Amino acid sequence: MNSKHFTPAVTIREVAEDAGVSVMTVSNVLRGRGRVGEETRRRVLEAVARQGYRPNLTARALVERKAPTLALMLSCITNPFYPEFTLAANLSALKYERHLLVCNTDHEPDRGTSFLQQVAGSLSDGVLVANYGGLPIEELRALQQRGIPVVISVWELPDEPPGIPCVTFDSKGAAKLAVRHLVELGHRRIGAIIGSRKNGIHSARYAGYQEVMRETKIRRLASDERFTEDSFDDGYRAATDLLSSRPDLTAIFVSNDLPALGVLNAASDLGYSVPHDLSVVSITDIVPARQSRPGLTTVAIPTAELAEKGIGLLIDLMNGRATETTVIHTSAPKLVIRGSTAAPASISN
Amino acid sequence: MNSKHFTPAVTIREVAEDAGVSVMTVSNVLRGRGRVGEETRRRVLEAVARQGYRPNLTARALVERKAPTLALMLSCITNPFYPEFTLAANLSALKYERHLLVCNTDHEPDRGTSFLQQVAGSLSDGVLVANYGGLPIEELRALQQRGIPVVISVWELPDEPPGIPCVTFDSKGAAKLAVRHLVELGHRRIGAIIGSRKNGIHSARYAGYQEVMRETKIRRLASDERFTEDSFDDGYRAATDLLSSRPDLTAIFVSNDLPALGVLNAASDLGYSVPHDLSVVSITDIVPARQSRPGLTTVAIPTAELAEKGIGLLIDLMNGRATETTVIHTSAPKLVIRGSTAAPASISN
DNA sequence: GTGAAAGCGCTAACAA
DNA sequence: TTGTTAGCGCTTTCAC
Repeated sequence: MNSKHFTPAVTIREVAEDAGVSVMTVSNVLRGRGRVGEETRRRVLEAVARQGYRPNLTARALVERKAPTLALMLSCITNPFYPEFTLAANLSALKYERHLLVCNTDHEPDRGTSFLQQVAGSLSDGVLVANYGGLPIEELRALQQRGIPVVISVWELPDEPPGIPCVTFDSKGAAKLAVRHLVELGHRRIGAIIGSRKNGIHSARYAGYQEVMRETKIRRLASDERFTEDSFDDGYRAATDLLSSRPDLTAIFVSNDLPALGVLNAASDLGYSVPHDLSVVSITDIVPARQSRPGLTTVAIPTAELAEKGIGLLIDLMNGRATETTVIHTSAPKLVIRGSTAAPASISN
Repeated sequence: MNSKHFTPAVTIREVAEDAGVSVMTVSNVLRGRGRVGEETRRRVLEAVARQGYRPNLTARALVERKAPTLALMLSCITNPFYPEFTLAANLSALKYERHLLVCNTDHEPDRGTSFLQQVAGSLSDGVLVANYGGLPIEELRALQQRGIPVVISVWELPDEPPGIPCVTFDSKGAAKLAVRHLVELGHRRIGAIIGSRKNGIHSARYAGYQEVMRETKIRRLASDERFTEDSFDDGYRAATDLLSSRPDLTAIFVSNDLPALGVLNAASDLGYSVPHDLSVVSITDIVPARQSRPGLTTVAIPTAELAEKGIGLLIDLMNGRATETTVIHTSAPKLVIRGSTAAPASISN
């Protein structure tokens, strides 16, 4: 049995005594502040090395009246969009010498609430929220009212900011790019699977789909549309249902890659050959989109940029260089053509 | 422009004044410690609500001489194994009322070093490390020497502990299960793609493969084996190379799901039909394994259990209920049969 | 049942 | 160039 349950950490005071200087001098040496003699500096550094001293970031944060971390709140890290987003946010925070506390609300609103109550303004100076359906916007606004910096990233509506600083992208434009691609290939029987309710988080993507259909005078039937959850399995189910009732569709626009990958599987299980019998296009360009066979044609959104600018905006907000109405735009979405789209069989044959 | 750049947070002192009691009484009410009169308690709670007071976790941690978080260190969250692991660790930490600081070393050893130096024993009471190739074991041991609780999870060698408390699983047994499955289906020309160097992190998985081949007296050729990185793309490349030089293989054992998914794509691109022309089996059972077409036959390891027990061990270590030599074992790996394996064509035809 | 004093480890402000 | 004082927001100890 290990006898030493508690090894007290070396403090700045012990280093100061060892080096024969005051604690302030040690602090100054370590932070490169103030003026310190060359000889003194050397002695301090030696003592630090000898004792293996590491500054206590908790104490430092307390006295500097700031929190030691930034917080990132998202729905669930197992959705493959978030690892990409989180990695970029993590590396970006590191550039500002910040560590990241991650909260998975994991479809439990209470977890998010409790996280925000405990962490925001206490363990974390600010909160970056990766937008998801069911975002507790009123809670975020209340936090902001209390003076805590809050940023929403992956905001879908560039023209309708949430009253909270946000980083946004042209989600409607992304959808239009996707649907236009289908139309240009010659598709006229185009279904849609939307990963939210009609007025939910993908409403602008849905609007983009509607707009292109209208512009190109393609008949749009309510029976060719499905609204469902934003998951692989729900995409699978929605496609199974849609294709059973509308087997003559030649293409499906899906509002997000994750359900689109489910759609690809459903099509395959129903005996469709993609893209010959059915084209599938969606939005995001997560990693699995290029690993599926066929590869998923999709409209890439600037995931890393959304994360990086989110962290940047949070920092700006903390320094008074941004306000509650700041809206940061990101690069335009880009169509990435892979194997899941082609001209409809009646044309290509 | 927003004028209030800095809204000082409500402190316990202000709540105390508002309620007309001492700060200690507020603290006691909030933490349910000590004895407090019913009437006083009510007044305190009212003041807390009125002021919107939230305890500062940084200050609390400082005075309690513990850090406010636990740390999780892993190679890269974009590897689909880690989101599953991280989510389980996160939820588990929450049960101990701890938040989680995540470090992506992202193939930069310096990032891990710097994280450990800054965070361990300061922002975080302890560090849970999700094992990966190139783990800085000496650094971890040095941390441990300084009295900082460190746990390695996903340890591959139950019989060779690392000198650091660990949570382990039967990786060799998992490999044997996988390869035996191929043998039982009738395969005799079995290749192997290992996601590490021969003596690297997957060495026990490789040993399991060797052992079954020896037991079943199947000829094992060095030219049927490839050692590569543990990634999708490297799996793809290794399989392309292997199948080009050994087109008569009927099955491939891959040491991990991520490269195995690459192998599936390579086989498809080379014109193999899986499982008719080629069977593929691997280890882990990450989510994408069941989403690929065909589904990947694999040996599931207890990912969530590895994470949960890792957090539990870290907590035990902090309370002196575990030691440097503690080894925690997890449930036995289980074969999950999906569409990527079948009897070889010469038999099934 | 309640409160006053002390101090966690550190840094800002100022003094020497 | 270096040291001293004060105190960040909280909890522990111990007196009342």
